[in-house]
Amino acid sequence: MSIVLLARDLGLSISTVSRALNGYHDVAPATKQRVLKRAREIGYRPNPGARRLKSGRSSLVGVILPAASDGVRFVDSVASSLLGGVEVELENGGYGLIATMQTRNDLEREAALYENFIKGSWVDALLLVRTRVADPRVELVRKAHIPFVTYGRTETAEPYAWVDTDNEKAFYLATLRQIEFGHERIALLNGPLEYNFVRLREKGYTRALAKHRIAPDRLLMLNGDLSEVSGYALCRSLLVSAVPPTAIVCATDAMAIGAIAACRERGMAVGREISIAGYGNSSASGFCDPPLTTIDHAVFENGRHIGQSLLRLLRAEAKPADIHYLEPVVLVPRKSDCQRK
Amino acid sequence: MSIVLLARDLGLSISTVSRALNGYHDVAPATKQRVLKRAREIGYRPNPGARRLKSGRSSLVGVILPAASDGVRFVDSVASSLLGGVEVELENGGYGLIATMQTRNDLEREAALYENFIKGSWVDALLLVRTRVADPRVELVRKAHIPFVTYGRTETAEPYAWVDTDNEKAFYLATLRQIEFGHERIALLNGPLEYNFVRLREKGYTRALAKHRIAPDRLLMLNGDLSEVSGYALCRSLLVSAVPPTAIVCATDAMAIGAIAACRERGMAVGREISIAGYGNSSASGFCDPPLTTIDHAVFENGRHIGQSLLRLLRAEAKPADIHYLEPVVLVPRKSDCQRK
DNA sequence: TAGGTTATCAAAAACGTTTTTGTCAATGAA
DNA sequence: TTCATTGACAAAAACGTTTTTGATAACCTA
Repeated sequence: MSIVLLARDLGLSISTVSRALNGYHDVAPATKQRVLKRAREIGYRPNPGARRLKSGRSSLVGVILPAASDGVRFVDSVASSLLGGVEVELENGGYGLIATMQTRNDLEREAALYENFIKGSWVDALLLVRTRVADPRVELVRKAHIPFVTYGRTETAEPYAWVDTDNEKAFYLATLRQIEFGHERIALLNGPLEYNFVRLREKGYTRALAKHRIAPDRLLMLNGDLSEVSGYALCRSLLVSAVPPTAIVCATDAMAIGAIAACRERGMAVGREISIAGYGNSSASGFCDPPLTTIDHAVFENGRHIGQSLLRLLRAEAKPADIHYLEPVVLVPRKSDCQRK
Repeated sequence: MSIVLLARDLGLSISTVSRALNGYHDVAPATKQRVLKRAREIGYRPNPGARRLKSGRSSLVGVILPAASDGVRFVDSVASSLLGGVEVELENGGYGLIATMQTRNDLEREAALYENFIKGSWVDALLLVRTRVADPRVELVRKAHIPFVTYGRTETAEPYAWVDTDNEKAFYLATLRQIEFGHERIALLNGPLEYNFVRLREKGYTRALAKHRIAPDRLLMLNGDLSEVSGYALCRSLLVSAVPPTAIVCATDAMAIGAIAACRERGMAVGREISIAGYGNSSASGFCDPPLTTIDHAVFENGRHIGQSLLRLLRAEAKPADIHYLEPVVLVPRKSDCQRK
């Protein structure tokens, strides 16, 4: 019973206090100042539940952080920086960001989780991360008539608001670089095919090959789980194959670091005898041996774009179909890749 | 107006429906089943705001994820696994976990953020992570009379519920190992001194030295920001000093990887000419060159303990003073450390 | 058979806001 | 002088729950 206390303290009615606090124009400037001052002194915070209940607004944007493949690790460093950018922009616009976790990633429980989150009406808008090629979440959220932005694209008929990094370009560039180094047998260590960014990276890779009339070899396109362990295992299998690749582009720096370890184990000098490139420009990538050639993409900036897009949607300044942003990437050349010997 | 719809649909009163849903005993088993069935069919979800408003309970535990030193990255992989464990346990107990982000880490805004979060009454309990030696948050939350568990300890008069990994033991063991290898000039690359775990690691380090009557050298105890860059820079400065260390124990695997890079740059063979150990058993630690000797601590398990502790607090099964859990650590010997040559 | 239990349900009062509608005086125009 | 207009505030309804208190009938017990 907090606003009534404040109102009583001021000798005003509840409604006047409420309207003063919410910046309506039918309250005298003098009283408005008086209310604001006293509210600050008394440390008054409107109960968000009550506010949401009445007005239907919570001034909160939600995100559900998906479980990692191992079911343990929720947030990789990418999502982490991303949310930083989102938060910064939202804060400017008077919104907050809350996250909840998805423990398991079977489809049924996922749908239930999203239903709950939306129907629970905690948030005014949603951010969808780690989009899949066919992602039921998009339809689910659209049907709920709640504004949303996806980080990453998906295959769907209706237009929707998305922000993405140029995954295809990234792997086009990375592969092209290897081709220019004289490589022809270039392997791709990629992630789970269900994710849209994985498809796009594959597309960039094959497009670069096609440009130089190199026939793509299915045996050189491997899929793992983006981890060091996975990169190590896949690279190992490649090295013992009949005609091993002379270059390997990896979907993450972690995979590349695993791959480097596999090469080292077999006595191959990475950056001299074999060419390896990563993706993500992780903090470790500059300090491994040899320092990793990788792709830098501005994750934090992406987050800011997402935040801005969410605000535009919430203020009805734009339609979902108008919101598309593709963040450019830049190749960071270091020492892990080399001319074909 | 959802429960009234459900009640009307069933031909029952709102109160009976509510009591059926909440498992009260003054509703006939038959009607209870009928209500539950229809509620599921109709997809009824009680409005959490309204529930919270009336009953004062939200069935939610909150955590505020602190900003990293760079102000960008919120969640490191540690917090990430930790929250996984917390979530799993809370879910069993019928609670959810929501997180919000702290963009900047000045004290004033931090206090305001916590005040808001608590007064906003979104959550029934709080989890405090990344505790500092003197942590104003503990007093702040205690005064709010909301149950809380800290991950990591702090210096405070009143008893409080905490879960921690045995940081002191970890660095006692790591340092002892170096001493047993014959090292006497052992450096410690540590984190910011404001954090409690940093002090504890220093304590473990000095205790090991003391046990073997080695005088601690302030010039060998350096503090950085836990990153690769920092590890690299600090190690570099050590190597050019008058009497360089022959062993280095690092507060994180990332720092160790940076340190290894610095050694490599100067042509020193890590694991042969110089001994380096990390902490955390990160996924990269097994794949760098040489594979890193490190400390494994069960972060996910820690999270589970936190979750259980929160539940016991929420159910008033225990007092904060009763909840103390110190997770053991285990040393993972690999190839980055060695006998003093 | 009369009185008190018990089992099952309903009515109604909150919880703390926002918002619609209303009131009343002061102001302005004719 | 009169009547509409405006400016500043108040009253009260509503949001969707939970919970306290009531009510009714069926069931016992003596």
